[in-house]
Amino acid sequence: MADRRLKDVIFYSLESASKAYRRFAQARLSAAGIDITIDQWLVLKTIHESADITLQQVGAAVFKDFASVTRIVQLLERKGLLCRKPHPSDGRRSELMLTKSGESVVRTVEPIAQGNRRQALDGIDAEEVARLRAVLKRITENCDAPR
Amino acid sequence: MADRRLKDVIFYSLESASKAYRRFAQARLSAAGIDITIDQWLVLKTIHESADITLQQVGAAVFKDFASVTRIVQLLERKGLLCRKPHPSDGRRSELMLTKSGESVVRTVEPIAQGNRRQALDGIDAEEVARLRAVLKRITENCDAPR
DNA sequence: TACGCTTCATTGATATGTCAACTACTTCAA
DNA sequence: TTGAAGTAGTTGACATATCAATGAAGCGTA
Repeated sequence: MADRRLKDVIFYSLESASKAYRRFAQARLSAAGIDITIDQWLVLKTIHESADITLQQVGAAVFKDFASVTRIVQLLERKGLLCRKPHPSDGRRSELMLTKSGESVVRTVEPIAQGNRRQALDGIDAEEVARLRAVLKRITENCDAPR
Repeated sequence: MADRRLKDVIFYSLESASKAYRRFAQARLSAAGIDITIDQWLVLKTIHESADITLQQVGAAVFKDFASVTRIVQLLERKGLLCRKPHPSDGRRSELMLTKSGESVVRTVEPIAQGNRRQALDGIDAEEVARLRAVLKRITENCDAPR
């Protein structure tokens, strides 16, 4: 069998690509003078996209544990990009909304993120990306399947 | 453009699959009563594979920061799976080697790891895996390219 | 041989991942 | 209407990721 050694294991390539993209994107953000992490960006963007979302839903959307989301939201609040108000109809939740400054970060980062993706996918055509997406979906499902 | 929303971004699928597999594999290890983390396993296996390796090389092999490797090695030492001796010819390094108990963990985990991979790749044929590997490699290179 | 430069490794600070315990609020049914 | 079960969120403990600073050992060259 060919995958005796770690470097031949496909999940190695997966980690490798995932981490490489993460570092790359983070470097670009920092270079643009934007003081947030990739994960903070993902959370910010998710909240921006969906009105009246719960932290749990944010977590599900970004594949993060709820505990992590709680902390990231606290950081975003501290940085003045996000604010929370008590939710009008459910006392357990809070209403999440971007501040002016949060909105402005989203507008700044969006084109950077697009450029990052374009560069990371250089030389890979749309069909290949679609195939990649399908395989990754299958892997995710295989792993998440209850047993 | 279709990837306005986060969930349409391919790197999302990448994170998703990577995290799903990680959680899946970790659960299998724990279920087998093996008290190490996935990352500790990767480091242990790497050292097992390569005689006389430096921590830097270990880090490169598992896509980890050297600082992380240092800490993981400390944990593996504390668990009695790994031991370090002063390196005979280079005073900066130490010689890394598995203990009896470390060897035994490797023998126990190896078949589990193979089973995990088999299950995670269920329904994905070898050709597709090869294609996946190639695309991931390209992405990694695109991101690591100096600029 | 002494100096600077590089390499290997460690440590500190902060952010995140994961699991588990816990609080507070809601809902629903008896 | 009250008590049990469920839901949203927080926090603690530990492991890892990343960056920066540091220490310690080797190496090259004047």
